[in-house]
Amino acid sequence: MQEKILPRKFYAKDPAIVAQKLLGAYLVHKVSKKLTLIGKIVETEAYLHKDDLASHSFKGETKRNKSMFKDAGHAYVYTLRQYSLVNVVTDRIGIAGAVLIRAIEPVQGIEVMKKLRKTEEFNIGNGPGKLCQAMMINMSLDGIDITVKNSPLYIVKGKESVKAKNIGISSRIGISKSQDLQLRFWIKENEHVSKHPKLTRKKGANNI
DNA sequence: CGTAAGATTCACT
DNA sequence: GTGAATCTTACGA
Repeated sequence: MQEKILPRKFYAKDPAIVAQKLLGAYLVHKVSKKLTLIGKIVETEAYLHKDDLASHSFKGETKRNKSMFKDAGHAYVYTLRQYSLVNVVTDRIGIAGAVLIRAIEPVQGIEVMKKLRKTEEFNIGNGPGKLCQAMMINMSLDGIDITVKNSPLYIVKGKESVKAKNIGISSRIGISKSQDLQLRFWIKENEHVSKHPKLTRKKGANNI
């Protein structure tokens, strides 16, 4: 595994761009000296700064979403009910865009992940709350810089870039607002995506 | 202070 | 497909 940590400039772009470029990259969590968990990112969603009612940043900075307003290349972890969800902050300071990591394919530490999830491999990382459980991601990682060398959490580039024709695009999942925005991206024909794309699409949506 | 809603998951019908 | 679990944050009174 190459250890080329993605630099801040990689994240300093539009969330929708970063979301697609993150597909196929590896999410690495150094839990301890002995344990490193790695998952390949197979599904993401972009959340914009403005004009996106579903984004936490829409109503401005709050205690919960303050990490979104940091510079690109930071982690934004928050709790939803009893689960944690992990994002990477994009764009520049003051532009609170982020990319939610929705699904991973287990790469390293699979046995540990199985125990954490109490399930088999196919059910480890196919959901934003699930992958956080599997990779031991929690609120202690909120707001950390994931581009520095000693960061416990970071992302490295994938072995092969995912071609555009192999990227699926759809509405985002689990939100009640701004459902018309096509900001969910996933690697086609990957078994670890969270769920089937929504069937309720607006007429004329030329995706999927 | 009370209440409602939520970027989810799981069990059940 | 539907609904409950479960809990923190946000917001209005």
